[in-house]
Amino acid sequence: MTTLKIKLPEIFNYQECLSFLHRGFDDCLHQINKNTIIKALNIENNISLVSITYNQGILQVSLLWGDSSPNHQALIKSYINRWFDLQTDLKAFYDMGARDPILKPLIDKYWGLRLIGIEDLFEALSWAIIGQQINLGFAYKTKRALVEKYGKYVDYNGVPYYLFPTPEIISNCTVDALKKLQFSRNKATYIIALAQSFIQGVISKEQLLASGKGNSEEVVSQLTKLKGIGTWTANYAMMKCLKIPSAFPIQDVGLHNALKQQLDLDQKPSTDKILELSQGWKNWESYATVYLWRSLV
DNA sequence: CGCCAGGCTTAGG
DNA sequence: CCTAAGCATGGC
Repeated sequence: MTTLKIKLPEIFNYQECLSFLHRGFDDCLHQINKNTIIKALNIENNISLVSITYNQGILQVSLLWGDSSPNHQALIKSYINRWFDLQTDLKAFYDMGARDPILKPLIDKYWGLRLIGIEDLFEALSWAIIGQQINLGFAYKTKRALVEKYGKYVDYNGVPYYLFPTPEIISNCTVDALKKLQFSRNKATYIIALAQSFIQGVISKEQLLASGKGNSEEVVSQLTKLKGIGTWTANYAMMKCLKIPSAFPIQDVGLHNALKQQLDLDQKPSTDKILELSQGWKNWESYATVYLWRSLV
């Protein structure tokens, strides 16, 4: 079996990353056994199944199934690098956070946690739409229903490892079919139209990354043109998929609750209050959000 | 039954 | 540009 080794940055804690992937929710797009992550990947329409584990300062990635050509091995490596956001130098974030009363205790407590991404933009946006205004447990349940009905999977030792459905498949769904999976009428409509936008080339990760160079407002404005994508959803995707460091889902209920808890407030903070508190987080808003979410357990 | 949940759209200023 | 109201769908 092919095994790849991925060198890790100095600031990295595998258990912290695992804790995010494993935080009490039933995510259907990866599986964790003890300290090993198993996940199916779709990289440029080439499907593979990998297991990931940590050993003495490196990530060991075993290719359980799929193309083992050198070229594809390189693509898997680069995928994992992006998924765990290994290229970001967290030292600058920690230096800033050391002077921030909210972030300092979180950084001490969750040292080495990285932003675990959602590399596929259609998946990131669909997942954000699914999660709008509902509790996370139900959101994961709804995602599982969608994935198990429309996603491809790799069968390995009798266990299916699913991939998120492609725009091609979802674009052909009916609203009523998705309603049977407990989507609201609006969310079903949004996701089907979103899939069609991907197919028609109205939206793509590459194009947004290009247009967004140094201009995250341009990305927000392009994303929010699509029905069902507001500023929260746009910023969520910018954070989890496009890895724009200043992305900040400021309306997020989880963020509000985390701040309320950290600051021991009686009520959730207002937008103005959050803007004030986050003054020093420039270009690290997305990481500040990751660490605040982590504090919710 | 009521309130909350990783919001969005539309109508009306 | 800003605010309020209406909207779905469950979990607890």
